[in-house]
Formats: sequence, structure tokens, C-alpha cells
Amino acid sequence: MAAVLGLEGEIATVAPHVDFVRIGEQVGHSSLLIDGLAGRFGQNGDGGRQITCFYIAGDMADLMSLMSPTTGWGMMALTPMTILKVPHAELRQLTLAYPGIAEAFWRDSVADGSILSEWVVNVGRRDSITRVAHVFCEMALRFEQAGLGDRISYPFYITQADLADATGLTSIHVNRTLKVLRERSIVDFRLGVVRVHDWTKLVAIGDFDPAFLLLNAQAPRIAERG
Amino acid sequence: MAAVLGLEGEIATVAPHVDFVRIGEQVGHSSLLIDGLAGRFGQNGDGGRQITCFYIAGDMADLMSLMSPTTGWGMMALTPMTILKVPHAELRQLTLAYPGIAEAFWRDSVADGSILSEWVVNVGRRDSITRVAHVFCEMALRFEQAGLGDRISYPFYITQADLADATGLTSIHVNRTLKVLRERSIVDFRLGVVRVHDWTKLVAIGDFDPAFLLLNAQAPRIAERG
DNA sequence: CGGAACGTTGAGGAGAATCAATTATAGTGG
DNA sequence: CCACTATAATTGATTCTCCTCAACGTTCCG
Repeated sequence: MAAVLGLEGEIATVAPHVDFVRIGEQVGHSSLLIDGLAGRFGQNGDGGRQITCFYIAGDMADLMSLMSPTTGWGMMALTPMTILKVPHAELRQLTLAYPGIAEAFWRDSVADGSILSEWVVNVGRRDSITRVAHVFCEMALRFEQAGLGDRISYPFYITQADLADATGLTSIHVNRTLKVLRERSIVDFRLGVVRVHDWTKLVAIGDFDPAFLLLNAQAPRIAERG
Repeated sequence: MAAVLGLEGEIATVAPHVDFVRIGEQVGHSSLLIDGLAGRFGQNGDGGRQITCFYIAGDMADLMSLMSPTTGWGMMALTPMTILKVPHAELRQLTLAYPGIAEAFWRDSVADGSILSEWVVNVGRRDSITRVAHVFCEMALRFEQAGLGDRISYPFYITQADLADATGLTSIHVNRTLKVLRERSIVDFRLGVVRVHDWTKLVAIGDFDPAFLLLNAQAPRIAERG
């Protein structure tokens, strides 16, 4: 179920801060993230954005659109991105031919929901420093799991403004929060890299329990990376 | 795919504020909600709760546990509740025998994720009155869709404290917010009933777009109610 | 060298939390 | 049927995060 599904589709590149799925848009394909970082997001009436989930290389970014072609959400590139646009028709054929793949896709949607649920908690019941630390913890384990870094240091090319949209804060407050985390020698963040100085402290201050990542479940990832 | 799947399992009743799935627990069944209101939730380090999704009669409340038996979330009863505990083994057999059912379950997980994503936005990027109004809008349409009420008046037996846990506010602030909504003749809430006086205003103040409910998608609901 | 994107810092204000009582409401048993 | 109790709702006063507004600094790249 891992590496090679032999998915065919159109390779595309997306510039940072471009919405590759607009809210309410009807899409006919899902996007396998080959490189870069993407975010699922929603908006409030004032145009304020809230990123609700990150997707990294290897993730099938809007697999859910297969079940709901008219999306109630949007997908944006956070970094320069390369994606493989896989037509829904092809994915449909796969799921019909191989029930195991259908199940893996379903499992992926459940894992997605688990992350989303944790984000509701993060944004609803945690203060700023905890929110930011929690995001760093989550991404540390996800990048580590994907073989794209480790929990002590991993590539995270995201602006403070986008980090603010992910944590439900303002970029100004995120900036101040990052300063505190840096001064306490817990984690050092700058555009592109997260450097964790004290993982134990980060987990503690981030109120982090990795259970929601469902890392023990089999094969939520669609593709590997060379 | 609707009404009668002929699901077999154990009927159980659950008292309000009882966790019928604890965080991190391993479960061997999913719970079809026959009557009452349930909530998926997470907790922060101080024990503060955040409800991340509501489930109403007819919903398969923890279907996702089939894909992730060791949950990273909890499920609590918000009202006196009647559930049908359907063993995972039985659900597995169903999905193996009928791919259409597997797909419906998958679609249900996607719909779930869509609601969760919207809740991240609600809690992360909206002020108190908008958050509360948004919840009232969502539940209005869901109860209406389920045939358990209509958007003008529906049963919603939830305490202000639980509403606070759903909106990421304190019960005190929820109380004050409800007062404002009442004084503006938009919506009147008391334990058990929501009475909408001005649906248009409620939608406007709640910054509500029903797209995320995926109501146009087919058959997300597992069972109907007499 | 100049502009654009991103980050940093300060001052003041607003929304929501906290602390602390007090008042309904509903269910229970005598 | 009513006192009793527990749960839920309401209100006030105060505090504190985080937001807003505003300006300035830094880095990178054409």
C-alpha cells in the first residue's frame, strides 16, 4: 500500500500563498504532495484565515474531495510546492479494484479527523505559548515519521503570519511567543527551520500527547519520498 | 444504505456527563446513537475540556474507532442517551461484504472531518457571539435534516457549561453571550430548547455557510428515527 | 541600490477569564 | 405537596491575555 501505487496525473507547481483549492470550488482531482507544505483552511466573514491542518510531502492533501467534490474548505500552498494532481476517476477505479486501498483512504480520512479534532482543542483550550509549542511537537513527529527530518531539527518553511493562522493568534503575538520559547532555550524557530533545544520541555509546555497522530495505525501515508 | 442495516449489538443507556469512551481507551465497538446528544472531546493539561463535535440521534458516534481502536479522543454523553453498541467485528464484516457500506462509512468520516475543520475556524477566528450563533445554526440544520426539529425550534438539551466547552469559552461568558442574543431577539436558548426568532440575523451574526455540512452528499446518515 | 516580504518592538485597548456571590430550576424523599 | 438538595443560570467586579495600531528593522533578490 505504500510507495508505488503507480498513480498517474499531472505534475504541477504552486507558489507560496496560492490557493490551489478555493473554498466552495468543485474539484475533479486530489493532490498528492510531492514536495512542500500545504494547509487546509477556512475563513471567517472578515476574510480572516484559519489553517486547520498541515500537509507535508507524501500526504494526499485533499483526498476528502473524492467523497465531497464541492469542498467546504480551501487548500493553500505555504511554501513553493510540487503536487501530483490525481483525477478522482483514477482514484475511484483504484478503490473499486482494491478494497484495501479504499480502506487505507478511509483510514487516512480518520487520521485527518483526529488531527483536526486535536486542533480544535489546541485553539479552543490552550494559551498562546502552548498552542505554538503543540504545533512544533506535532510537526516534529510528522516530519520524523516521514523521514524528512527528526524531532530535534526539521524543515518548516512557514512564515510567522501563517503560523498565526494555524494557531488562531495574530502574527504579532506569535512573534512574541516565539521570542519566549527562544529565550527559555526550548525551541528556536526561523523561516525554514525548527531547532528543538529541549524536547522534553517542549512536550511539557506544548501539552503534547502524540496519540492523536495515530502513528501506530497502519499505512496512513500514500507515498514515500526518495 | 439508510434505515435498516440490521445492525446487532447491545443497547445501553448513558447518563449525562458520563464518558462512554475515555481518551486513550481501546474500544471494540462503535456506538450508534439512538437517542440523546453526545460530544467528541479532547482535554488540555489542566483537565479543561474542548468538545470538538456533536452527535445527534441517528449518528454513528465513534465510527472512526473502527479505523483507530485506540482512540486519541473521548466521547461523552451530554444528555441522557441511548446507544447501540455495534461490535467492530460486525461492522468489518459489513464493509467487506458490501463495498457501498464501506464507502458510506468513509464518506461519514469525511463529513466528520469537514465539521471538525469548521470548528477549528469557529474557535480560532471568531468572537464569542459569532461562535455561539454558529453552533446554533449548525445544530438547527442538522436537527432539521434528521427530522428531529426545524431551524426555528429544535431540542438541544445542553448546559451552558457544555456549550462553553464546545465554543472554547467559559460558561460565564457563554451566559452573557446568550443574554445578548436574547436581548437582540435573535435566538432564545434555555436548557432543552433553541428558539430562533430571526434565522436570517442568526446566520449573519453566526457567519454561517452550511457548505461544510455536506448535506448534498448522499447518505452520510446511518439510521433514521421513527 | 531599492523594493518587497518578513520580522520585531512599543503603547494602549478590548474581549474574555477569573473570582465570588446570589438566584433559578428540577428532581427527590418524607 | 413541600422542604431539601443538586444542578444550572445569572450578575458584578476585577484581572489578564491577546489584539490593534503604528512604526521600525532585517533579509533577500533583482
